[in-house]
Amino acid sequence: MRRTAGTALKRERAQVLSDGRAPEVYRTAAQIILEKGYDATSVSDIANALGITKAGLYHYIHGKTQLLFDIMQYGLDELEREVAEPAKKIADAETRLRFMIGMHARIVTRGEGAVTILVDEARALTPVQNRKITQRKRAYLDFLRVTLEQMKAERKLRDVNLTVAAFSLLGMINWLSRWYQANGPLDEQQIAEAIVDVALNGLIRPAARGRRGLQAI
Amino acid sequence: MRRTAGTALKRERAQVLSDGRAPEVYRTAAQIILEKGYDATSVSDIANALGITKAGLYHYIHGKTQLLFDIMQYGLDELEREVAEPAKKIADAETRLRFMIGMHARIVTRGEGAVTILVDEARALTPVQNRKITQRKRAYLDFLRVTLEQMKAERKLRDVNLTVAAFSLLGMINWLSRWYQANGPLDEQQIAEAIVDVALNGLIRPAARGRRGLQAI
DNA sequence: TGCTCCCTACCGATCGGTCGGTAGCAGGAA
DNA sequence: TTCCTGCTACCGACCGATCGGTAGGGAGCA
Repeated sequence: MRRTAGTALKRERAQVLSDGRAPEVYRTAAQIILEKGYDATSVSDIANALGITKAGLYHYIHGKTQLLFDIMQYGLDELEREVAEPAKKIADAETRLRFMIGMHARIVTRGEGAVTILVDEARALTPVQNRKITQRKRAYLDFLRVTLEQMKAERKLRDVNLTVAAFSLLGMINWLSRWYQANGPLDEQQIAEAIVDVALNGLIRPAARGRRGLQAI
Repeated sequence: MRRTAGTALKRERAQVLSDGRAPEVYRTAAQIILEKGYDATSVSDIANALGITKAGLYHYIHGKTQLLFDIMQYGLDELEREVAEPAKKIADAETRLRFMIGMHARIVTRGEGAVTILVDEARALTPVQNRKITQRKRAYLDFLRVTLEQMKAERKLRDVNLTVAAFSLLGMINWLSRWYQANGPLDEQQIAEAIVDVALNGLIRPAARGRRGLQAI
C-alpha cells in the first residue's frame, strides 16, 4: 500500500499546521478520537464533524492510521516545545522537575486532544510508526529520569527507586485526562500545583513520618 | 433480541466462575482484550485462541459487549474481595491506606487481565452497563477518599487536596499496567512497596523540604 | 489550462451475530 | 441389550451492516 511517489510527496510531512483547513481537520479528529477512542471512531465520523464527506476528508489525510500518527507526532512536538525544551534551560534540577510536572499537567488539562491521545491507541499504529512514537516517548521519560538522577546526586531525593518514581509521575499526570473536567471545582492552575505538591512531598505529614514496610493483613 | 425465556434461564448469571470451560473462556477473553483493546479484538480472535469457532463461542457468551461487561464485573468483584473488604477490617486509617495501595498495585501487576481492562474500554458498554460499572468504581474511590479524610482528621495528612490525592493514587496504580513487565528487574513486591513509599512520603528528602509554589520559567 | 476542494457512487473485506444441524454422552423404558 | 430421548458442546454457512479506501468527476478560482 505504498504511495506511488506522485505529486503528493512534497507535502508529506509538516503539513499538520500549515494553511487551509488542515489544522481544523487535525484538531477535530483529535477531539473525536479522544472522546470515542481510535477504533470506535470512523473516518465518516470525522468527516461529518467537519461538514464534509468521507471522500472529501481524504483530500486532507493519507489514511486513518497515518492521521493518528500525525496527531501523535503533533502531540509530542507540543510536549517537547512546551515542556522539554524550556526545561533544558533550567539549571537547578529540582526547579526543573517542578516545572516539568506542572507544565505537563497543564497541557493535559488544557487538553486540545493531541497529547492525551498518544497515551493510549499506540497499538493501532503500524510497527514502524509505533517504533517512532515509542522512541520519542522514551526520550521524554529518559529526560525525566536524568533530572531525578541529578537530584539524587545532589542528595535532594529520598531513597526511592527512580524507575518507579518516573512512571508514577507520568501515571499521575496522564491519569488527569481521565478525571479532569473543565468547569469543575478545580482549575488548571490549582491541579497542576496540587500534583507537584503531592508528587514531591507525598501525602503524610513529616512529623508523623516513620519508615514502615508493606505488611499483609 | 431478548432470550425467549427458555431453558437457558437458570444459568443466566453467576456462570462466570462455575464448571466447564466457562472460566477459561472469560480468562482468555480478558487477556486478549487487554493486549489488543476491545474494539480491535474480534469475537473470532477469542474463539481461535480457545480452539473453537465463533459460533461455538456463542454457546458461552451472550454477545460481545455483555462479555466485556461480565469481565469488568469480575474485575470489580476481585477488587472488592481482595482490597476493599479486607481493608474494612483495618481500624487504623494509615495502615488501611498502605494496605489498599499495596494490594491494589499487586493485583494490577499480577494482572490476570480482568481488573486492568475495566480501566479503559468502559465507553464500549451500553449506557446501562456503563452506569453500573461507573457506580462501582465510584464506590471504590469514595472508600479511598473516606480513608484519606479520616487521616486528615487525625492530622496525619499534609494539607493536600483530597480529590487530587485520591486520583493521583489511582493514576500511579493504574498506570502500572502500562509499564510493568513480569520478568523485569522489579518484582511485584518491590513495586508495591515502592509505590506505597512514593505516594505517602513523596520524592524529596524531608531535610531539603521547603514549600515552594509552581513558578513559570 | 491546471489546481484545489469536495462530491456521488461504489468496492472488497470484515465485523457481530444467527441459523440449522450434529457428535457424543446420560439415562430411562422395553 | 437395545432403543429412544434430551442435553451439552460445538460446527459450517451465511446474513446485513459497516468499515477504510478509491475512481472519477465537477465547481470555482488563478
